[in-house]
Order: sequence, then C-alpha cells, then structure tokens
Amino acid sequence: MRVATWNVNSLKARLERVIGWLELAEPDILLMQETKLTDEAAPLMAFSMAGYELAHHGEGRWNGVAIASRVGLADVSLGFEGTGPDAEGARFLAATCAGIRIVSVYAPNGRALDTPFYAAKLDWYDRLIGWLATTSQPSDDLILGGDLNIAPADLDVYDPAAYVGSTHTSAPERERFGRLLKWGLVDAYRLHHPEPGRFTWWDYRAGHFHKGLGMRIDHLMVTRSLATRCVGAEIDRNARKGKLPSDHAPLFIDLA
DNA sequence: ATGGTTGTTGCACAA
Repeated sequence: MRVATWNVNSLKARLERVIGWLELAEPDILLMQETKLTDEAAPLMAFSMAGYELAHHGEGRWNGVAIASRVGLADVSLGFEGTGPDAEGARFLAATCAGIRIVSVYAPNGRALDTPFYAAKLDWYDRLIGWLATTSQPSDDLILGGDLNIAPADLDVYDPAAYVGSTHTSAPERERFGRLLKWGLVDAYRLHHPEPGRFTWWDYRAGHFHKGLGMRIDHLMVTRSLATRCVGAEIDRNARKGKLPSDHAPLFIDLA
C-alpha cells in the first residue's frame, strides 16, 4: 500500500498535474493541502475517473485539505473532532481508508516569530496534539500527514543559519513536533533516509529549486504498527520540475 | 541583492 502527501498549491491550477501523478505513482491514498477550493468546487469527477474517491474540506481562496483514496473512504471528519470547525481555516481532514485512520493537515505557516500568526501556529499544534491524545491510541493504525510547516532538525534545512530567527525551525515549533513523536508517531521518511539535503519544499523565487535550497516541511507520521510495515519512503522531485509546478514535491511511503 | 515567483470569485496579500 502506497500513501502519499502533497501540498498542491491550488488543486484547480494543479488538477492535470495531480491526476497525471496519480497515474504515474499509483498511490492508494493521497493527502493534499492548499487545495484553495470550496467543497462545491472540489473536482470529484476527475478523481473518480482516475479511480479515486475524494473527501474535501475547504473554504476557497486559502487553505483547504483533501484525501483521495482508491481503497475506501469512510468516517470523514472536518476539523479537530469534538472541537468544531477549524477556527483559522480548513486545515484538518480525517478519514478511514483500508482500516487506517488518515489525517491530512495543513499547519499554519506562522509568518514571523513576533506576529500573532506564530502564536496561533503554536496554539494550533497544541490543539492538534490534544485531539490526538483524546481521540486516538498510539497502538492504532494511524497516519498523520501533510504540510506541517516545521523542519524538525537542522539537517532538514539547506542552511540552518539562514533560518535563525525565522519560523519553521524555532525551538517551540520543534518542541511541538517532538511531542508528536513522544506520543508515538514516527517520521516515516527519516526512518529510511538519515541523510541531509532531502527537501519537500523550495521557494519559487530566485531559482531556489535548481540550487537545491529547500526545506523538509511535509511529513508522513505513522504509528509504530505502521512504521514496522514501512518498507520505503521517497520524495518525488520530478513533480517539482517543469512548467507551473507546486512549490512542494509529493512525499510517499510504501507499507508492506 | 530587503532581490525573486506563484496563487487567488485577486486588483493586495499570503506563502
């Protein structure tokens, strides 16, 4: 079973590319972020033609999360369960696919350390961790994936010095990431790739992709039962190439 | 180099 996540930066602008990637990579489940669509505008037909069911949670214009599955899609939840819809936009969608609880998240960016947006990012993480602790068990089959907007370690950034004083690498953000690990989630990509220089996002500007200047901020975090089944993990850099790509590449894992 | 590039029921703003 192949599970992927991709911040598509507008599913409307990226639809052809996403459908093409489904045919190429053949994931069983694809988590998406930044669809920038309302639920009414979600392209159910295009996914159906490709063999996938689609669950979508979006408000249009900004944010928006989705899960496409060809192995079943049930018990869909929008927002943190038990706490109502997301206060700061559509950033959380959960569904059960092939017996695995799948959670697609788009964490707030945070913008800059001295802004209320950064405080809201930390608060969003506190509520995400609270949701996990109250609704799930570390012994569950669960995958929490998406654009977490955190580079968990210095080797997840092309130049740690360039990010001192910025979001994505600050100690409080990494502490939140650490709490997800402490709860029982495993960074499935890092499990298979200890090497530095592996990124999922590159700034559109100044040729950063071609210069290899990126960050690893998209993640597939799995519970231990799934970590033991995880036989491989890859980032598809090819999907970041060419005309009008997303600024993120898809990440996928294979479960035996 | 306070640069550069995408996206949006856009015409500034978020990333």
